[in-house]
Amino acid sequence: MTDGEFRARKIDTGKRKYWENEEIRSKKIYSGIKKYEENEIYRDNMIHAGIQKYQEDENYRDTLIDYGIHKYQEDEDYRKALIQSGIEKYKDDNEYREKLKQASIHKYEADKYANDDAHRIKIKQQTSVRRESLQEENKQISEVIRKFKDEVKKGPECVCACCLRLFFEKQVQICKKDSYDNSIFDSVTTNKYEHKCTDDCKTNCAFEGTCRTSLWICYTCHRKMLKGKIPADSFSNSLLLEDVPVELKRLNSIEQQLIAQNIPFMKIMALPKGGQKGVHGPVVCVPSDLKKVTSILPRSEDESLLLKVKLKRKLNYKGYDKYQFVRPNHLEQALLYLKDQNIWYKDVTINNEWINPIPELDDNQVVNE
DNA sequence: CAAGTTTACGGTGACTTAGG
DNA sequence: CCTAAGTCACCGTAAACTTG
Repeated sequence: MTDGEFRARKIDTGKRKYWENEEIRSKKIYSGIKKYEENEIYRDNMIHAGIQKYQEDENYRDTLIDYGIHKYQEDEDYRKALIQSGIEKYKDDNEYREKLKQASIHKYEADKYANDDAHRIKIKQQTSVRRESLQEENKQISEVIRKFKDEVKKGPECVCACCLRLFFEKQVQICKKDSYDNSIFDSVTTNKYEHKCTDDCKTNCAFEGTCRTSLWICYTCHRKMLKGKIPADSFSNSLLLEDVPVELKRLNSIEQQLIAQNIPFMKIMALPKGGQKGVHGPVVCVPSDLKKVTSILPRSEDESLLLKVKLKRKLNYKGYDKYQFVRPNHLEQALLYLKDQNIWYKDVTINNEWINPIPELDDNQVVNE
């Protein structure tokens, strides 16, 4: 038996004894109380550990608070003592007194709106005047344009923590976890797009002062979560775009075409304004015969083999559309990946017999030549 | 195509905060 | 204290979008 096991067993039997034997329990409690009273260091340690646990352990804190509330309601002596100590503290502790006073003023102000009719009407009046003047201001088209330009000055840079869409700052708000039901918040949001400075950041972090340092939430997701529902557009609804795996990412355009099952043809035009491009007319997908690539393409044991490939629009044309190097090794890796991950590729067979070994030359031969 | 659903957004009352 | 400005939740609605 190891020391650890022995210790664990000792603790276990000790615990069992404590709970099963009433006499031992009362003795233990009594000696604990006595030690607490007599031993100053022990007392300090206990108090310190208690405070720390209170601060760190949410459950412990909640149960203690619950216990306190319960005791306050049930135990008259405790209640009286607490009230008395409150009075004392108010007398002696300046800071506490000020804090209480402020809270009281605050409460008065808060209740005033509900209780004082005249005050309420006044506030409403003020609000409506304020909003009317704003409306008046917005009748000036130049003012509206100025405001609009101001709002879109920065461009859509804010990422919603839930649907991960890009928004203008006006369309989002700071995402506060406390506003929502805890049970869904963690699963439907991510702080992937919130930049937190680490040691890697230079003294002037590039993100400093930009919207990337905050976590945002768009109003649509915000409202859905307030109702305790999962926002439809949340990335967690299997809407997350995964990173393109390296096997596919490293393919150049001609390599991509060689292993594509369908090659789409479309007419892309520059739209009149804004520098965007648009698809004009229908998109035609032409099925491509993969067998030619998997069986005919020369392959070699040498992983760094490069092939020059010309892509023609038609075989008997002289000219070509694309002329690039193709890395058969990368093609094979990509096909193996797709065979494994993509159901449309599961029947693809790679011809392993078509291997062209490069004849090995020994050094003497090379020298002689 | 009509009916239903969702989204964006302005309007409103009820607070809260900043600053004198 | 007070005022002005800001914030928040909620509601209604036009427009966009989906469904049958």
